[in-house]
Amino acid sequence: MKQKNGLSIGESSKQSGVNIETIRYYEKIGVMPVPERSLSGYRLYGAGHLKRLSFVRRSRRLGFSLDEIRDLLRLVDGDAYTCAQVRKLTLDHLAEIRRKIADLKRLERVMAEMAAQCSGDRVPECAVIDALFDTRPPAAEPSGRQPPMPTATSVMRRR
Amino acid sequence: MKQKNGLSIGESSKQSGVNIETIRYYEKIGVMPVPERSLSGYRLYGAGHLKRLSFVRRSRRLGFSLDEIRDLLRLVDGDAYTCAQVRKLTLDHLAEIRRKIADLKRLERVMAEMAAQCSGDRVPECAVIDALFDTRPPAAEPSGRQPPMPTATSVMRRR
DNA sequence: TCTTGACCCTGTAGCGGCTACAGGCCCTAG
DNA sequence: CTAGGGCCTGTAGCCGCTACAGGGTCAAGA
Repeated sequence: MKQKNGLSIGESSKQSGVNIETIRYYEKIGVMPVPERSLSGYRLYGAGHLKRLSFVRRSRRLGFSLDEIRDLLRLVDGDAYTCAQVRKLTLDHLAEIRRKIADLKRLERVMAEMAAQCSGDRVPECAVIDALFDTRPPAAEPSGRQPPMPTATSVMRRR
Repeated sequence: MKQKNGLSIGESSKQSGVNIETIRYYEKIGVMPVPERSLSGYRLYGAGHLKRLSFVRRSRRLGFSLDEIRDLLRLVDGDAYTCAQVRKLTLDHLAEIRRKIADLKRLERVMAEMAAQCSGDRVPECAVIDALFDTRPPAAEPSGRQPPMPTATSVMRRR
């Protein structure tokens, strides 16, 4: 191969830092455009693809969802985006990050309090277990008003 | 029905705050024990089940994964747990929460900086887009040393 | 007695954002 | 001419649920 025009998917993966399978996945879900193919059916990428891959990767690392990235790309692709539009998406995302930080800080406080109650003894009596097993509604939920307290799941995978 | 012994799954759901389908799911994955059944095949729950459901729910809300909860329950079920063991699991979890907070704060800073660069003008030139499209490696990645920078995905679902 | 309608059952598919195969084709170096 | 790497497609798995579809069961009212 090595036709005049185009990097292989492996090469693009190395240069962009996006996993090969992920690149194909992005193509499947329409985040990346369908690329040209070599005679033997290999995908061929150009400079534009590489930039776009980096864009997606960088945005992902900043916590944008693929849906949000699609929004950004739609603006860019329409070549009619304004800075104000982009700014709005960015600020929305920033607000969400801040909410998550606040949520996690509440969790941190609760966990730290529980751990502090814990004697660390060898006895089978434990403030943490007691707190978790307590059947009364938790003190921090007076009457179901405030935000529904996130289910605090998989907060950011690592690796 | 309403046999002498046992609440229906719906009643247990209401009292514990755990969704019906989720209760069945917990049973399937072994977090909840297989309950008795009425003559017609309905699940019947007792006080022990309710406590356990609350335990799981509360732990989930504190961000424990089902795997971690299984660990906690194993300790409790073995009725040989020590406070020290529970404390360790709790502190591990706390450390993870703190890591996530730190990660999110870094993201917050980057996002805020980007947004601040943004003129908010109507022109199709935008510092955010420029930053994201920049093909050079990001400044904050000198040589691939520090922790692999989380892919910052779905940080805590909200409803 | 019959009919609603609320509840319960099982089993399967879907969400996001990938990752990891299996089973095959292609291409180059030795 | 063969060995190995790379590439291809397609499918299944991860987590922690949620939402069906297609049935059975039960209690209250007409």
